[in-house]
Amino acid sequence: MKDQIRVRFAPSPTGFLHIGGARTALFNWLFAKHHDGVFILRIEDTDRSRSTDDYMKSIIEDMQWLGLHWDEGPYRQTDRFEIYKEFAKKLLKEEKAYYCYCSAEELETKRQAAISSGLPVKYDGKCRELDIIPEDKPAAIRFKMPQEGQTIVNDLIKGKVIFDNTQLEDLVIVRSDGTPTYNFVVVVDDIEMRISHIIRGDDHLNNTPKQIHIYKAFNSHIPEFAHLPMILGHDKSRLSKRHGATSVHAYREMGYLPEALVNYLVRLGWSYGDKEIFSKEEMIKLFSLENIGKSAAVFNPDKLLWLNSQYIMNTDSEKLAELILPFLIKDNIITNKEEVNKKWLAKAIDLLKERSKTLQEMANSLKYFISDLIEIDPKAKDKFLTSESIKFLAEIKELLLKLDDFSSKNIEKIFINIAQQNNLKLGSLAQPMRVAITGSTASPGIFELMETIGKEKVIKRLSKVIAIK
RNA sequence: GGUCCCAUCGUCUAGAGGCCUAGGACAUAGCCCUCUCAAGGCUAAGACACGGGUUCGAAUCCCGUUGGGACUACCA
Repeated sequence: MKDQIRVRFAPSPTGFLHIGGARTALFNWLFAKHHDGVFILRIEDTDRSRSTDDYMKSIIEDMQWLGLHWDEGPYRQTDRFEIYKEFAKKLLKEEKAYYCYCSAEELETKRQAAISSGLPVKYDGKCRELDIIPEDKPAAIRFKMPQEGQTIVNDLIKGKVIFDNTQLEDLVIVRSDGTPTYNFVVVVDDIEMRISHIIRGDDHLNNTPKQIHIYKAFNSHIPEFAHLPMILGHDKSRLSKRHGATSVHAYREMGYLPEALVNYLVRLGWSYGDKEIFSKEEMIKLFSLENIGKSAAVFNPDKLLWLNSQYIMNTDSEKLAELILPFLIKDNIITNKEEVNKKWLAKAIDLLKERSKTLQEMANSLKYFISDLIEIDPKAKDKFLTSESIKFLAEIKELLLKLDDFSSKNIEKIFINIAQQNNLKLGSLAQPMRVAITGSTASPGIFELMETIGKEKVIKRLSKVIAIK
C-alpha cells in the first residue's frame, strides 16, 4: 500500500492571508483532496515580534471563507518550543551543531566587508572548532553544513536542481535568546508531522538544500518537494501592497465570491487545456502537479473581476441575497437583516446579477431598489428630464395609477401606446423614466425594474420629479 | 557581487520534433442584439526574446547571449 499523502500550508501570521499564500494553500489542498490525503494547517509564529494573534485569526477566517478546510491543526510553532529544544539538543550531542558566540555586530561587520570586497557572504565558521569557550556570553546554535560535494533536489515542478555545498553556510538554528529559527523548525515539524510532499513558493528553493541536510542529520526520510512559481505584480516585481489589493481579506470586502477567487488562483500557474472555469469538484479531480508551469505569473485583476462576474451570474439569487446583506448594512441601505424581504431581494438581484461584477457593485445598484432617497445625477437630469419629457412622464403616471396589476407586461403596454400616439421612440420615454426612478442612465430593463420596485415607490418618485417642474 | 530559477499575444495560458497559417481566455477595437447599462453572439488586432547548433524537419532538444525573478539574516 502506498504511504498516505500528507501536506501542509504554513503561513506566518505577520499580515493578512496574501494572494500568493492563498494559492499555495489551494494547491496543497487540491493535492491532498485529489490523493485522498491529509491537509494540515500550521502557523509559523516563531518570529514573536512580528506575529500577532489577530493576524492568525484573520488567516484562519480567510482560509475558511475560501473553503480550504484543513484536516489537522492549526498547529502553532510557539506551542512546540519544547520539541525543537529536544531536537536541537540531539544535534548538539551528536556534534552536528555547535554553539556560536559571535555577536551580531561582529557578524555584521564581516558581512559588510564581504559585500564591499565582492566576496560571497557567508559565515566563516569561526566558532565551529572552538577550544576555549567564552564565559557569560550569549550563544546561538549553528548547524554544521557539509563543505564539499553537491546536494541534489529532485523537484516535482522544477526538475533536478543541483547546489554546490560550498555555498551552504552553518546556519543559526537556535537564536541566542533560545528561540528556534525558520529553517530548523520547518524541518522538525515536517518530520514530526510526517509530511510527504512540501508544496511551497519557489522563493524557498534555495532553502531546500539546507533543509535536506537537517533531515539527513536526523536520519529522517526526506519528503518530495514541489516549488511553485511566484505571483508577480503588473511590473513583474514580487506582488506587494504597492500593486494594490493583495490580501484575500481585501477581495472579500470588495465583494468577490470565494469561488471566483479560488478559480482565478488555480489558473495562475496551473491549467487544464483550454478550460477556464472549474468547480471545486472539477479542480480536485483534474489537479496534478505535472500541469503546473515553471514560470512566474503576473496577477491580473481584470481577469479576476471577469471571473467574479461570471460566478455572480451563475449563483442562485437567493444565495446572493444572503451574501449581499452585510454590504447593504455597511452602506446604510438597510439597518438590519430583517428589514428586507428575502424573496423580494432575490427578485431584484435577478435583474442585477448580469450587470454586477462584484457584490459591492450590486449593493450600490440595490440602493435605488430599496432607498427612497434617490440622488439624481445632474447631467442625466439636464439631458433627460426636460419639460417635454416630464409632460409624458405625467401622462404615464396617470395611467400607472389606474393599473391594478403592476406587472412589467402591463407597464410596457402603456409605454408602447404613448410612444405610438406621439410618434416617439421607446427610448425617449424609457430614459427619462429611468432617470426619474433610479437617478441614473443605466439600470436593468425599465419595465421589470418598475414592477420590482413596486407601484407605490414608482409613483412617489415620479410625483417628486414632476413636481420639480 | 555570488547561487538558484524562469522566458509563447499587454496579461493568464495551450503546445511533450512534423497535427502550428501557433489555439483558448481576460483586456482592447468594431459590428449585431437593444428602452439605457450589462449579458450574449460575431469579427479584428495581437506572441514563440536573440544568436548558434542537433535534425529531412524545432515554439518544442542542446549551448550561449540578453532580459526578468528569488535567495543571500540570530525574518519566514
